Amino acid sequence: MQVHLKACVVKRTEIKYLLERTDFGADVNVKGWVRTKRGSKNVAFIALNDGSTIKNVQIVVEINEEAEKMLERVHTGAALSVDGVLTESLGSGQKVEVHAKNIEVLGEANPDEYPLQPKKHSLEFLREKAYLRYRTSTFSAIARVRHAMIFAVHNFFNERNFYNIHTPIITGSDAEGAGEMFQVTTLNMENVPKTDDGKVDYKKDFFGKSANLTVSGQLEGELAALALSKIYTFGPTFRAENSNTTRHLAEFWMIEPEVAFYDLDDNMDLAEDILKYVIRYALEHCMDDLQFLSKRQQDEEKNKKADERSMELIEKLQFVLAEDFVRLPYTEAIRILMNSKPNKKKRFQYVIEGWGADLQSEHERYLVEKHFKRPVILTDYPASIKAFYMKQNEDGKTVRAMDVLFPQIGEIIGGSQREEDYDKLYSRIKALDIPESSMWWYLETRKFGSVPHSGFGLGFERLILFLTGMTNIRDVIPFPRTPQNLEF
RNA sequence: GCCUCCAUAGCUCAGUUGGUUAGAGCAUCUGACUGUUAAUCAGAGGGUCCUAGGUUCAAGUCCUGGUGGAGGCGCCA
Repeated sequence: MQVHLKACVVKRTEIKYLLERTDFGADVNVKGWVRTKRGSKNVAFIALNDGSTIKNVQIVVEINEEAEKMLERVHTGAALSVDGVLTESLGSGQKVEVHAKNIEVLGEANPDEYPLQPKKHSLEFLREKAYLRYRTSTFSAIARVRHAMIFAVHNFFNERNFYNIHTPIITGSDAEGAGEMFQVTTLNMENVPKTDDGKVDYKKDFFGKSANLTVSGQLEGELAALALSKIYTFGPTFRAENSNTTRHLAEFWMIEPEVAFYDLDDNMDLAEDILKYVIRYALEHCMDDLQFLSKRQQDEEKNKKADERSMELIEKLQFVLAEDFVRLPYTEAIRILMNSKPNKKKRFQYVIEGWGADLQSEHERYLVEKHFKRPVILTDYPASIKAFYMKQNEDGKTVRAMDVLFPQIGEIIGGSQREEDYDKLYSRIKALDIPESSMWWYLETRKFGSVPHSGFGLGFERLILFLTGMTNIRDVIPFPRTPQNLEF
């Protein structure tokens, strides 16, 4: 029976496409979730959204006895299937609307229990309702931008003959050098097997040794790059740092290109290229969502003083596209900072005393937001404050590192040219007490056909922060994992 | 890990030097309205003032512990 009925039912049109149609008078079907309902004696209006676009479609319902009964079941959050006629709108807010002939309530939403209302909710409140926050304009817009950026990243690399490599998520290496790791085990934590000398007997664990979640795909990425020339990874990354900030997650996504025969200048070119490529992609494909997010940001900041407000979102993105990033050696940065007003007047919490100081985020922000007023790539840091695998400069003091610093976000990319010389790399590993047993395979690549190569890590959520104008990284990933927080 | 701040209706928030019956807007419900745009107008219901103690004649307000949340710093992407 159902089969017969379906044959004469009009196929669903997604709202994104329905709003572009001009064949007025056509029978259409739309399905979605109710954002608002408002009505008078003779006619009711339902704003329906199906996530295909930030925009809603207006459903017009002529009131009669049957419709009145049905409308009693329609509240914000309810799911509807609407059969009706595509009509040129009489109202001023939209070009097209659907005059309902039949509305099926697919799923009710009890207004006493449904927490979302057609009004502004705080981001903190929505974070506690993360399982429903896709239903809001802000979070659906972020989700669509996030998707577009995933797609753009793969596009960028594919167009340039990079190969995507799936580096392992579970790693046996416990010294990747990028942070605290989450341990992976199948051992019974209530009764952990011990060796004779009282230590945990990892021989009895799943892999026969201790295992962790990856903090970076870089080391494995390098192995691939030293055969395939140009590779990138784009995967989940796990850091067990007790970081409580608006820009750190315990589980986040990172893009890590690694390229043979690239020096640091090539590496910086690549970093600047990909950032500009994906920003351009967002402007070309996500304008509706960006405009909404721009308004949201301006609304959020309306109580701030004029000089504390952010640059308008779309203007900011276009500005970054138009400007070359500043490329500045660490030594120069120190000179600028030491001569800066806040340093001389001791306004910095950490006053720069001289060369060798680690730059605090207040210093990075000064360079990016006050001094240069555009993205800055800092290079050639002191070896002492950077990772073991970075290529040592001839001055014996600095390494070929680069950090790309963005306004508000801070470090969006961290990378370097890698040390390709076996002896220099080996002595760094020894000097830093990194166990050779976990690093021997990495060292092997420097024995056989070693070449200069470079790469970096781009924090995907930090990129989304920049693109959406959001200020808390917990709002640009669907289900954020942070210390003491593993809900949903 | 360190420092600072916050918790009042379903949501967002006000609540004076501690003082009588804790308020507003939105949401919900009822009614009005011939096309609204987070509709509007009139009315109604809705409170363990986070929690456990303490100070006081008297605590939403002051003090201490706990819980939950936010921001800054560090680590970094």
